[in-house]
Amino acid sequence: MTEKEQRKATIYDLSVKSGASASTVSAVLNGTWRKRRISEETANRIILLAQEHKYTANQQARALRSSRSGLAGLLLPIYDTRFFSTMAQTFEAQARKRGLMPVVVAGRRDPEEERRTVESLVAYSIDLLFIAGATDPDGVHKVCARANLPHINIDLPGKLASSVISDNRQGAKALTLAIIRHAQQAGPLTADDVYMFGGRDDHASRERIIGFHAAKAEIFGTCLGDDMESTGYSPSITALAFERFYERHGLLPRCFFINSSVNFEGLLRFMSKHDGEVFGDIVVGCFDYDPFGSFLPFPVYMIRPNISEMLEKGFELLDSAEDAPRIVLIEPQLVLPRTALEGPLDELKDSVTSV
Amino acid sequence: MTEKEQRKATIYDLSVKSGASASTVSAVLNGTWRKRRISEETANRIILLAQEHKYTANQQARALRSSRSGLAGLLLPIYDTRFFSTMAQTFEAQARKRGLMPVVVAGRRDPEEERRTVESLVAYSIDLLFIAGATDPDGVHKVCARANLPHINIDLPGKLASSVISDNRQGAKALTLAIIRHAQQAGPLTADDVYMFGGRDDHASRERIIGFHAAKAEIFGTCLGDDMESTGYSPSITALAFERFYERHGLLPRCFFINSSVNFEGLLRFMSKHDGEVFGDIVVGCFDYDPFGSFLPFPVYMIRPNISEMLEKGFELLDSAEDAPRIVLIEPQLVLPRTALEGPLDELKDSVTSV
DNA sequence: CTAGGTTGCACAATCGATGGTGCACGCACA
DNA sequence: TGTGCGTGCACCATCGATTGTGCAACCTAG
Repeated sequence: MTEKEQRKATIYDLSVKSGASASTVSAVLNGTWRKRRISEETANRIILLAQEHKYTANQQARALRSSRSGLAGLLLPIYDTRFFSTMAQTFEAQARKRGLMPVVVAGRRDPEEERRTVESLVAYSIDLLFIAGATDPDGVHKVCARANLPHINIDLPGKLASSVISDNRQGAKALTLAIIRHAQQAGPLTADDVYMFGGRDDHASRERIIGFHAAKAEIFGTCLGDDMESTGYSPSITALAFERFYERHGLLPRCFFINSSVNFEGLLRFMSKHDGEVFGDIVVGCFDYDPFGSFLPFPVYMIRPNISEMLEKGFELLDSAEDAPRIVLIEPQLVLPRTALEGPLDELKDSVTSV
Repeated sequence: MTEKEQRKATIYDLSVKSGASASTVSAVLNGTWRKRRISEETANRIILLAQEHKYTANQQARALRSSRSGLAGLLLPIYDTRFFSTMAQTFEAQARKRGLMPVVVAGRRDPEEERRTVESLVAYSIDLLFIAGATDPDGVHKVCARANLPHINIDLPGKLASSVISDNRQGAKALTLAIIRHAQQAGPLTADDVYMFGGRDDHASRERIIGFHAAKAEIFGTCLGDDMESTGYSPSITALAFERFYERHGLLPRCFFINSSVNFEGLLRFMSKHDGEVFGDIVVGCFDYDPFGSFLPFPVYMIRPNISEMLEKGFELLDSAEDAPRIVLIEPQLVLPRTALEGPLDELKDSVTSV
């Protein structure tokens, strides 16, 4: 009420000022007061008082007592990729919509660090965890299981908990078909002209490779050749892979599939080292979406995973609290070259102060 | 010890198993045991026991008692911009290095939402807060002050708390000079050929405008013309601004300055609506860095704020706990076209499982 | 042999919210 | 007048860790 109250108000402060007991105040302010047969009059009085004093419950105390913290965790490998930062943004919005406080953390693609990170989330008694692209989902699962923490895999599946992932196989096939057809417009194409860079031994990469080969088979017939460079999720290693290819062949493949935007950055690094050189009519497909990537000086087809639907589904699965691990596939979107899609940014009401 | 302990171990469990009191266990495990004159032998015994049981302290309880939660907050306007996602990534690393748990939240450029968001962080008793690009830094400041929460502004200054920001004026001037010089290589240029898009009435935009005009003045002499479109931080409004300019002039400016990557996306949207049309030899400067943006089919000069140094300095300021608000300027970096800089990603040890 | 100091730890209050339980009061009914 | 029930609330233990304080037991010096 007065401008200067030094400490944050507690239910005890409100108890004194209202004449009611602390438990009554607590019940009123957490909504259980009808169940506890508090009169509407008392409730209103306390609610008003709470507003005057800008009371907000101490979440630590609440969590300690009720062992529900109101925290919702999202474990990411990294942040600074369009895919993961959009996921963080979307997760934040959806968690808040559910009255949860989002806590986003990064495991940096290191199984040990992932586990430690989740351990520390557990120490904060988070209520649920989304595991997005963990290197070792099942290792993380064990930590969650020990702590009795509801959790779900997003984007990369685990065997021990339910997962919501993109349909990597279909997406990769559609992407590969798209770049092949585009490249064919510039002249005949052989299977050797169609290459893949990036990926490693995880579920997403394996599925994409299957889709990639399925598309090639559909166009060229079965062909098992040397048509891939597995580079992990490292820009610099990907750049080296392009470098090697370039040294061997004197040019880049006419048409290639890049496994993620992180690997795509490797192509940029390669190109900046060869500035001035022209790379002919390459056609690129990238299993990821980035608006700037879509406008590069060569045709770039991209795949945008449906992040918002994946998260939505994830929350649903957690709510339904099924026991048997399920895998839900979400269809990603093929994005044509030079396309600037709308994103979470567009939902902001941004005021323009001068025009 | 045994595989199946259903609940997480507490100091009381360890107290029973070790024969020591709970307070002794607590002191041993939080490092204050020397001060409490616990014998090294007892300490070791308890530490061993804790490891066996994978004990980790309940942070809620610790926070409740000591009113230090170990949480470090970062308030962002949004996530999915290279600038802010890199900031999140860097903040996370630096907070962890200091033994804090990073909590990143987004205020969505809405003063009201910013305040509510910080209120809820306060409810979790966070120990410190970085405010990055708040729309209303001083409004947020008041919330922090009421809660006695140490905080600091990053990237956009406030009047009431210390701030660490980029040198927007110098950066904008360098950027403007760079694009003008580049454009001059293609033929003579007048002041009217040099335009600015984006920004609104905040400190960063104002400083950048000053730098922009300073550079123009240096090249063309003083000239106060109609050379700006203020569009806020909205891609769609920026796209409209380009559209309007294009309708009036039949082309884009030879040379223009875009206030941020969010506005840059507006240019992409404009371009995707005019696909096939060629926009001549435009030269673009963007006050933000995005690796894909750097490789677009026209020269793009970019400015990369030194995020890691800003955060580092921010932590230092918080540690030094000065009272008078200070403003620290950090020099940003001019990035030439077609440059793929390394980022936090490169610090990850990514294993390649197959080559 | 005792006063005084040190060592090594236990005890108990406390942080703020929650929720089970108990109890006084009022009213209706027999 | 006594019994029974519904209403409206207060009391108190509890969550797990922290921390000020107290106190045996032992040692040392005089």
